[in-house]
Order: sequence, then C-alpha cells, then structure tokens
Amino acid sequence: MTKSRARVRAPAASAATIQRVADRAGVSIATVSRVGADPRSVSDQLRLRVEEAARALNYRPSRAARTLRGIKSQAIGVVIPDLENPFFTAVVRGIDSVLQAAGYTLLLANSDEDAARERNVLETLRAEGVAGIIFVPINAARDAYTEVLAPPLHTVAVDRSPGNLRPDLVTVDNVEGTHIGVAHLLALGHKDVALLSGPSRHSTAKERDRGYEEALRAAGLPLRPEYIHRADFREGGGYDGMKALMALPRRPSAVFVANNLMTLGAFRALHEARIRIPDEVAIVGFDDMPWATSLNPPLTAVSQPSQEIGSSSADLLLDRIARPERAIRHLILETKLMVRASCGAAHRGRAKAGPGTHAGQR
Amino acid sequence: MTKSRARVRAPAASAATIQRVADRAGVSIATVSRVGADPRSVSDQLRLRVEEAARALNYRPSRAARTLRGIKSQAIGVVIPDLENPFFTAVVRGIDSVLQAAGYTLLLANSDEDAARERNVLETLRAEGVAGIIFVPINAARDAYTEVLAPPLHTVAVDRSPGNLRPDLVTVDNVEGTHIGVAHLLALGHKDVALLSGPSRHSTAKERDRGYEEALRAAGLPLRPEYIHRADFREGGGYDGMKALMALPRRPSAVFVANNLMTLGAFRALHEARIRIPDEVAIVGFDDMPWATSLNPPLTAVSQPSQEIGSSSADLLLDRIARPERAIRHLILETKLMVRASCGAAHRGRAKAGPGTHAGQR
DNA sequence: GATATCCTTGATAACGTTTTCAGGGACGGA
DNA sequence: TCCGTCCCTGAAAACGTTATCAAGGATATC
Repeated sequence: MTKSRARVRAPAASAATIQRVADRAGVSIATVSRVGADPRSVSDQLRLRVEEAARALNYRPSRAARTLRGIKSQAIGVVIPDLENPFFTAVVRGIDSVLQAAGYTLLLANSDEDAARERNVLETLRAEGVAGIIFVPINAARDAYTEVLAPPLHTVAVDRSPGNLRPDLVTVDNVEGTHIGVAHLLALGHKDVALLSGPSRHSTAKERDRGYEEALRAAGLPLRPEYIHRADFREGGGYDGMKALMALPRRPSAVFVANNLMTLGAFRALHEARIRIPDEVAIVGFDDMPWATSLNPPLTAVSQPSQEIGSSSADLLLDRIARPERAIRHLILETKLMVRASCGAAHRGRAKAGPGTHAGQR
Repeated sequence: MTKSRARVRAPAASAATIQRVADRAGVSIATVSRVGADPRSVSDQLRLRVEEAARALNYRPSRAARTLRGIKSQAIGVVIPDLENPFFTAVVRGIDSVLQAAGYTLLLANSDEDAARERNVLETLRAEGVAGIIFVPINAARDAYTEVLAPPLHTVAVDRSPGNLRPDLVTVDNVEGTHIGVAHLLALGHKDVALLSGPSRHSTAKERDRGYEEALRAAGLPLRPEYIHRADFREGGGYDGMKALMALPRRPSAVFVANNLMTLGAFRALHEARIRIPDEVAIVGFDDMPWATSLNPPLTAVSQPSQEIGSSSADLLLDRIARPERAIRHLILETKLMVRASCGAAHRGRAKAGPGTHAGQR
C-alpha cells in the first residue's frame, strides 16, 4: 500500500512560509519575524510591505517551528472518561471558563474508561505540546502514568485519585456525600437500603461504598452483601443492576445509586417493570443533573459542584504552570443533598446543604 | 568503552532528545532515528543499545520536529458548539468510533456558539497540525471560514451548512422531520400548534421552521406569527419561550419544540406552572435523548441518528484525506418519530419510522 | 569635521527530527 | 590476492521559526 506522492510539489495549496512572505515583500525573513513579534521595531515602510504580503499569502507561522524554538503552546489538554456523562461535561465547562479567561485554548479528548486509549490520548496530547493536562484518571496499573506524564509536563487530576502518581488533585467528599444520602433514606424509615455501586478500581466507588457502610453502621443496621451490586457506572449497568436488585428474594425498599448514568438506567428498569417510585422503591442518586426535576418522579440527588470542580482544577493547573515548585495540593469540595420526590420525602422542598468548601494539604 | 560526554548537560527535567539517546548508546542520531522507523535496518547489537538508552531516558521523538519534516499528525480536530448538548456528544461518539478504528486520535474543542471562539479553536487546531477537521459551523459572516479553513486542510461540516464555504456536509432532513412531528400533533386533533424555534441564523432552525409551515399549510391551517417563538437553542431559552407561549391570550394546545435542550427547559417551565402534559399542552420535541422514556411524561420526539451522523462525517473526512480530488458531497440522513406519551397519543407504543438513508450530490 | 551612539536591517545559528548520500568493512567469486 | 557487492553506519541537509550578532547609515555630541 504505497501512498505518498512526495515528489511533484504542487505549487498550489501548500502553506505559505516566512520565506515566501519575505521574498514577496523584498525583505529578509528576520524582518518578517520581527513584524510578527514587535511591529514597532521595524520601519513603517517595510512593515506595511510585510503586512500586505502576509495577508495576500494568508501566512500564519508554523506552530511546529515555533515549538521547536521553545515557544510554549497556549493549549491545555483535558481528558475525561466519558463524553456522554453530563457530570464530566459540566466539569469541562468549568475548566473552560477559567482557561478561556486566561487566554488558553482547551483541547478535549475521551479516554472511554479504557486504559489503552487513555495512554494513547495522553501521549498524543503531550506530543502535541500542550502546556498542561487536566485528566480524570482511569487508574489501572501501578506505574500507569510515570512515563506519559513525566515532569516537563504539568498535570492536575480530577474526581479520582490516580494509581501511583501524586499530582495536584480535585475531588469531592464522596464518603460524606453518600453518607448523607443514605442516612436520609434511613431517616425516612427504610431498613432495607441497597447500594448500586461502581467498579471497585475507582477511588470514587470505593469511597461511596464507605459512605454507605458508615451510614448503615451509624444506624445500627446490618450490612447485607447481596444489597451491594456492582456495575460499570454506565446507563446499561444501572439498568441491569436495578433489575438484579429487584429480583432479590428480599427486595430492598430503597436504593442508593452511586452515579448519574446508572440512576437513569435504574429509572428505566423500574419504569419498564412498572415498579412505582418511591412507593415501592425509593431512590436517591449520586450526582444531580439539570433535568432531574423533569424526571418521573423528580430525582433526589447528592449534588456535586461540577463546574466549580472544573474551575478549581484549572486554577490549580495555571498556578502550577506559573510556580512549578509549589507543594502538591489536594482540594476537596463538599456535596449537597437535593431533596425531591424520588426518595419519598413528599415535597419538603428545601435542600439540605453542607457547609462551603475546604482545602487541605496532604 | 569510553563515551563522549559532549557538554555538561543539565541532568534536570528537560525532555530527552535524539542526540542524548545517541550519545548514551554511542551511535549517531541517524541510527537512533532508524531504530524508530525500521528496526530491522540496524544490527542487533546497536539496536539493543539504542532501545536500552531510549528506555532509560524515556525518550519520545518531538512531534514538532517531525511535523517540520512533513510527517502528518494522526490527530483529527472536531469542533462542536455545545459540549453539554447530548446530541453533539453523541455525534462525537460516532465520529470517534470510526476514527479510533482508523488509528486516528480525536481532539475536541468547544466553540460555545460564539463566532470569535470558533475562529480561535479552528485556528488552534490548524496550527496544531491536525490532519483534518470536522465541525458544526456557527455560520456568522460571509467570509467566515475562507482563511482559517484554507485548502491544505481537509474539512467536513456537520448538522448545519456553513455560510460561504462548501465542504463535505452531513445533515439530517430537518424539513421532513419537523413536518412529520407537527403533522402528528395535527392528526391528534390539535388546531393551535405553536413552534418553539431557534436562532434564524442557523440553517437547522430555518429548515425546521419550514417543516412547521409546510405541515400547517398542508392541513389548511392558518400561520399565526405569535405562535412562533424564537429562542437560543439552550435550556434557558426553552424555559423562557414556553412561559411566553403559555402567557398568550389564545394559549396553544400543543407545542413543537425545535431542539432537545429547549425541550428540557420547556418541561421545566410547564412543571413549575403545574400545567399538565399532554392534557393541557401536548409536546413533541426535535431530537430524542436516552432518558426520554424516564421523563414525566415520556417524551415524543423526532429522533436523529446522531451516532450515524458522526460516523458518516468521519467516513467522509477519511475518504477526502485519501482522495482530495473527489467531488464535494452532501449526505442527508432521515429522522424517525418516536411516539410516547407527551403528545397525548396514549401509548400506541410503536415508532413510526421513515426509510433508511439517502445521499445526494449537490 | 571627527567620533560616538542609535536605529534599522540582514545573515546565521540553533531547535529535533528524517532522509539522502557516501564511506567502509565483510564477504563472495574469480 | 584482488575486485565487486552488499550491508551497516555516520555526516549533513532540510523543514520554518526566533534570537543573536554584526554591519551600515543616520544622527548627535563635542
């Protein structure tokens, strides 16, 4: 399969170079470069000639050549594991807002919860010469990131803590958030509360497990292993998981679903089976979504400050780029419980909010 | 075995270069390069030494230098106007699936429905040296894209047709889709059907307007200007728009909402005002979403084949990269009406589907 | 009027690759 | 033993920039 035609250089569409501009303007390439860098440093006459030539040729300096000369790109790479998860896109919006204001451009890539793909996109981003990377780690192997994210590159992790690497990190208090959500169900009188959780390799899943266990223990209730169902944090997983839970001999009267997509799947399973929410099963989900009030019934959810998670991580990255020697920071943000109808607390209406935000050094 | 120490190179964090690897392995840079390109062309002894050195130094060739030498990047840029719109993210997933299979990496950027930002991200992507671009045009000025997307770069437009440029294009049959949706409401006996539409600068909004008008005309119904409300294709726009429509002296008995996010907003407005769907107002939306069945009530929607839109556009781009001289193509995909409860057609259940797909040359 | 200073410009060396070209050693055949 | 091949290797050019350096003319100072 031969393909390159190399030889016959078409004079047509090839991109304009600094040399071509210089020729057309009748000056040296140095002068052209100067016009781009500091226009006042060249005489009006030549400057005008150069500008006109550049415009005529639609010239734009080769990024590759500039990178080679050591000029840093104004792009920041962001990697998330699922583009169709509204939580992650909200985080990206938060990142974008501060990057935009700082004059950076955001380049987004999708790791698709797949270690090999993650490695690939990180590699691409680094190769592309971005000024820094914000990513939601897939975790995986112990030495997963040591090479790809090696030092000249600045990195911030979001939402989950990466296996071995210890970069700046922004997460949410998952234990606390889950604890409050489950405790809310217990306070409503439920004794048989199940947990629809995620893959145990994710730190978030493990922490939410812990919040569930703590809440049960605090209420003096037994932990029933069959009440913990593990799925994949996706819509299909929630669907299957809820079906499995509903098929249990001792069917739970309430379920805490550990992630937004799975909550949607769980709803679908329940609607299909015509099981009424919250009368037959009460539901509380982790992670709120904009249309939660339009669901049937409106969803009670532990809300994460997704935009703020994003903007904070961007702040952290920008700060690290500016001052690489700073100590590593771990920022932990608080969640809020949004009480609506799916938990069975018939319209108390107001949200029960945790306090603001606190940061800690690890 | 003495090895030249050349210069006292700072052992610090700076990235490894081919020269450093060559020094460490005691070979020339040409040999190092060859090991990367065609390992069999160098003797086992040297190859092993080079590989060892490269590994030890965590060496990876500078993408910038390779680009300068004319090696094409394996990245494709994709630009969408709203990262939080599930339709666009589904399109991206479709694109990703074929790009992934073809060995490309996808770099995503968000234009945020803003012409200046769009220009900026397109500029960045082009500068970054991507092999091609797939984008959802913001449109705007007449000569918007002529410079940024100039010839050496291959381009495919999706969903909307760009102002002046005529690249390969993948859209949906918006006129037909809207026509069918509105006709469905009319067939259910509604006489006062309003349209919640988008900004008229978008070709999609204009086409959906046309579908609405055609359906009304075909039924011999009058066009009431006050029944066409124009918003911004976002959740807030749908919310405000629906409130405005409900405040009309002659309140419509049905509303066709021209976009998914606005449908969500419309639902929210209706729920807040405790207006019952479909009893008081019937709703049909353009663009389906995965959780449409979990909404209250389940949403009747004109479904676009979003993933296929994405995969087709990626196919088009790959094909154009391979054969730049092909004629420009415009691919038009068909929509399907998914009948659920929000239109008031009490659970007929089955979908009324249009035929497959057809492509045409323009 | 001579010397010092300033300003504008061009030539050129890097930056890190890939690729072409040529050199040299090993090996085979005569 | 000598010559022709073949294989492996290194030197060097090129890619498009930016930054440094030096040159030259104009202007200022005495």
